Amino acid sequence: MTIKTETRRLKANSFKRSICPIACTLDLMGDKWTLLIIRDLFKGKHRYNQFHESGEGITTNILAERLQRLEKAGLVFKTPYQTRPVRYEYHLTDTGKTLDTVIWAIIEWANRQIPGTNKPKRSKMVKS
Amino acid sequence: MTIKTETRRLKANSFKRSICPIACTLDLMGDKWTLLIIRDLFKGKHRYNQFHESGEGITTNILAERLQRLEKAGLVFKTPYQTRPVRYEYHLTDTGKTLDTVIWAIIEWANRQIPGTNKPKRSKMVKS
DNA sequence: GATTTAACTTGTATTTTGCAAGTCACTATT
DNA sequence: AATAGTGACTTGCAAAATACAAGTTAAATC
Repeated sequence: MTIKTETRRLKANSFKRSICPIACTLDLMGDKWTLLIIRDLFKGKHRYNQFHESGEGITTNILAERLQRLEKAGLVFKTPYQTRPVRYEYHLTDTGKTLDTVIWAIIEWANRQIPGTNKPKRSKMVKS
Repeated sequence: MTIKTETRRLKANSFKRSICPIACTLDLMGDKWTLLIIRDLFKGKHRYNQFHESGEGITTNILAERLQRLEKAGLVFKTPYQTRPVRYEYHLTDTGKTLDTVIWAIIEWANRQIPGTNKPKRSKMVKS
């Protein structure tokens, strides 16, 4: 199945504390869960249940809310993978995919500084 | 005034949701404020009031709690800059300084993807 | 008809954060 | 000597976010 890409830009209408690039990024994903969903998307997970079963135990209401926020922010889009009943899967937009640099910087930092963290292979980071 | 360096490693005794490097990093700084304090430290700010007056409006109780957490985590240490009354200033440990790669990845991402974010010069990112 | 599945949604308890004010140990001013 | 000011917190309470458990919906399968 081919998935259409999305090239929408980041929405500029959300609240910002300042024009600091760090602060603005934290306004988008400064919490304990958002970046884990983005990580899962890079791992090739696309469906609600896959995110939900990802080890860390995100609760269903938080997951639903974060997916909506990411969609509104333009980092993620959803597309139906079946009808009757309609069910959607989630994908990174082109903008969302540019987060690979941030994700990878964090992985490399943690692998060096936090003992015991697993070391994923870059080849397993899917861009779809 | 010369500041002694700190080479302590990251504490391994804190709670972790998983061994995922992203999840572990979020356990340390997955909130709206911690990374802004680290940003300020890289900007050469070291005292409580400087953090407090940093535009985004962190409240005093959150600031105090985050500084304690960062100290316990081994990313920041405090050292007295005066006696009577004793007052401390905060600095990045050697481990804390390694976060420059993460900070910089975020800055570059935001500068590309979030319109209107300011573009700091790398030369202004002090490592002290 | 009853059960199962995927993707949510809702209600309520618990935790975290925000906001305002207060404290403490001094120094400086009148 | 009393008063005000400073820097670094601390405290109390309200508000918001998160966690936990259960319920809903539209189908497919037994």
